[in-house]
Amino acid sequence: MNYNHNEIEQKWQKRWEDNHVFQTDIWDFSKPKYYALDMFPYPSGVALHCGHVEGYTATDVVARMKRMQGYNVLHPMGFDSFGLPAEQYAIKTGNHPEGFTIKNIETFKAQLRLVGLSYDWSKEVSTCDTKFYHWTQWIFKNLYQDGLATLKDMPVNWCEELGTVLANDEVIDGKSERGGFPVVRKNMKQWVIDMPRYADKLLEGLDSLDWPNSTKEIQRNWIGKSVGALVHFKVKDFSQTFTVFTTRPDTLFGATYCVLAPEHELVEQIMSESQKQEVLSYKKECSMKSELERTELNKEKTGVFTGAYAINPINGSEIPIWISDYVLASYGTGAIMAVPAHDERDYEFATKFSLPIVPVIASDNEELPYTKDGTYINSSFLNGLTNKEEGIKTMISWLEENNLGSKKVNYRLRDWIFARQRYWGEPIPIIHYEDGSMEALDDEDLPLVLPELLDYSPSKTGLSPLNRATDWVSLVYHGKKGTMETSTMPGSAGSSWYYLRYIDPNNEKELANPELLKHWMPVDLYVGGPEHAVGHLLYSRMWNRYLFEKGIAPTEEPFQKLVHQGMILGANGIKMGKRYPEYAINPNDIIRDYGADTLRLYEMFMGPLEADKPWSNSGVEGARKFLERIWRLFHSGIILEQENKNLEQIYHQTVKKVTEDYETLNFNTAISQMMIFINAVYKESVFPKEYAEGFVKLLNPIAPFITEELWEFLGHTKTIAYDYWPSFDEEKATQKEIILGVQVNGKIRGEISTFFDEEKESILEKALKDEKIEKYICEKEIVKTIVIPNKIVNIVVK
RNA sequence: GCUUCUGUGGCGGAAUUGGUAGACGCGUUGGACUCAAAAUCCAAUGGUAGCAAUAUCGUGUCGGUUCGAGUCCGACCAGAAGCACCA
Repeated sequence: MNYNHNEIEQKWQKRWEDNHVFQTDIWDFSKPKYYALDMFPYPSGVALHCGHVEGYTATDVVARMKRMQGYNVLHPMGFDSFGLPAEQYAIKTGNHPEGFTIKNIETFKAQLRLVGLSYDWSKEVSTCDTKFYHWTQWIFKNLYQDGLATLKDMPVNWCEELGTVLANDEVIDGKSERGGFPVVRKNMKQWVIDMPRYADKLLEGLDSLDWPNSTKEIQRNWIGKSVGALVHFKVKDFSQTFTVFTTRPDTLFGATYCVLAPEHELVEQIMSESQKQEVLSYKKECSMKSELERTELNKEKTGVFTGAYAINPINGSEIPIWISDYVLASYGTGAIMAVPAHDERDYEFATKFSLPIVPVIASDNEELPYTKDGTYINSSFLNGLTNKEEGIKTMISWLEENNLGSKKVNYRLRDWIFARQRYWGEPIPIIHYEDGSMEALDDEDLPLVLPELLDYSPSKTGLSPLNRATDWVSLVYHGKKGTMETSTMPGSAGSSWYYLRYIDPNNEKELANPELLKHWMPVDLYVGGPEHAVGHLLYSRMWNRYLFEKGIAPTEEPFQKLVHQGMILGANGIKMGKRYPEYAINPNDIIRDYGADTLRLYEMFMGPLEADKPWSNSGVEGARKFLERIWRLFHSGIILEQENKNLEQIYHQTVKKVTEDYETLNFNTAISQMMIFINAVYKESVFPKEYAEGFVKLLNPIAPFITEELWEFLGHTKTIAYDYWPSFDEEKATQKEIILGVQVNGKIRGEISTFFDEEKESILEKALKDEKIEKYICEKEIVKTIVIPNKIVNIVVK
């Protein structure tokens, strides 16, 4: 009887579906819960790739094991279905984006089914579904009413080709993430969400999470907390003052000039008549530069003198005010005090324009600029101090006493621009009245359904296509005439809270039942690509934190444990994709030719989940061979209701190792242990049925189809999916005889046989008696002996 | 430039967290089976020297700590990712 993967896999797909095997009773609180979640895909026109399969299989393995361990497992899947590609496709073909999206979702679901993922499809969500975006709009409405979503006139990333603004993380090197079209800075009125208000909480929350270190670090950098001070400067001969932000207020005695961002409002008020021409032309020059040019690498600093002077508040000295584009209008106050002796950028600028440099920290013969700790000099009441923290503290209290400044914490985290001038997204449920006021729709008027349109194309002027739905836009609400907001929400709106909706996807009265949320949150395991390290993962943390404060989300953080699957590269070690289509692997082909079990097994065996790994066709063959080896073994007639002591230890070791490795997501070593076990069974003539059954269960999470078939072959009529997980006996799993390496002066010179936990004296005796060892130690003095039972013996001789 | 991660045979990768480096798989070689091939099963497989026992070198480089370092510390080199004039 041959292993026919197609037949077996189709048979079990159908059985699982017909019997609703993986449907979770969400109200069953009698068992402990486990929430295993994948980052849901965008249903694009191209199919799932190998990377999807890898991440999804990983969570599936854990979900399947947890079910067998007696957990009530929630393992849902859905679709992040609003967004640009569907809309681009609709424009190109004249179809409605919804039809395209629905078709793609069907393709994706068919594929996910082929892979054998144990999703509960009764919990499916789709962000473009009115039943779902009803609550996306409801959350937005609350954010608006709580003052967290506001309309702001601000510089945005405008992409003319896409006809929309983009968030910072959607812009890469001055080009749009999708399509690679040029992006320019432009002032526009935009809906924004106040992320900075949550900066500190988002930063602190990271500490409690079981997330990859690198991802936490990326979020910390993105939030960019810096502690410093505001310092107020008077402008000589003017009534105006300006404020700078600095992290080094302790160097105020060394501030020899100030720099304003070219866009700073004070510039045109204080520039002198003689410098006017120069200042204005510099400003113009800057405004024409794109963001990319302004931040170009290693660019030489430019700037011009305004003709005005500021008064250094600490010593009354008059210092020149310059403007330069190395000072950003969007960070801090858009103005800095320059301390060229102790700041690299200021030093470079001062050197170029021959501005005075006054050291205020002794630098022990080191070159300027000196940015480390040292003894303060030329600094009046700071002189003699040696500690930076102390200097900063002292200076801040002096500033505060004299009303010249104050302590200040600044964040790099910006507002989240929450509007797109596009069609295929959630409408923003806000009405603009004729009198200039705004109001959110009442709860009972949600969802605000996206109107049908004939023409979805974006306009180059920044007006949303929704403006073409004139009947939808103009309305009378609460007796007042007004117009509907026509921007739509960005792609990350729905994905910022979808994990809550899986728990109660059909609730029409509320976002989700509070009792259910309390039981099921947080997500116990979340797997997805590292490209979401800031965007999605930061936005959803913020929404969750907000909903937590409103008493809706039950936990401060949504995702307790996060893992990123690595990228699966082409066989040449290069990224699969457009550039080398000949190296791209379509999982469907592998499933057709080798089976989903082989694909899953191979991808889990390739290497650590988080690592990037090159594809190997012979590796796939190897995985297939292992399954065939198992298949032959089970059909060879050696499975008997008998004992076989030769297999006892290795069986218990295998159960232990596989269980632990699944728990920690080390699938490659779990599989390797199962191979070792099968190799051992091949040397035997009796394979006890108890062990055969245990082994099938261990393999089931990785290769669910073939193991269901073998389970049935062993005489079972019910699915293996909920059968109890095999247990192991620690005593039986321990190695009785341990071959110990014996070192002489740290070099392995022989080995001896010992018992587990044997006495040190007895081990040493064996080691000293060993022929090989004797050779090395005879005629020499034994200086020291190290004996660690079960690990090593080391004899030090002279 | 800053932050984080990675560096182990011909290849993918193991190594109980400081204790016999190279598990397991791929590949290669040899053997069994076969008229033959494939498949399968068995065995060998880090480099160098040697018929062999064995010796010696060996985890990016150089140093350090230690009885003992792939693992810890310092400096450097290479690659990847993220941030990028953030005051």
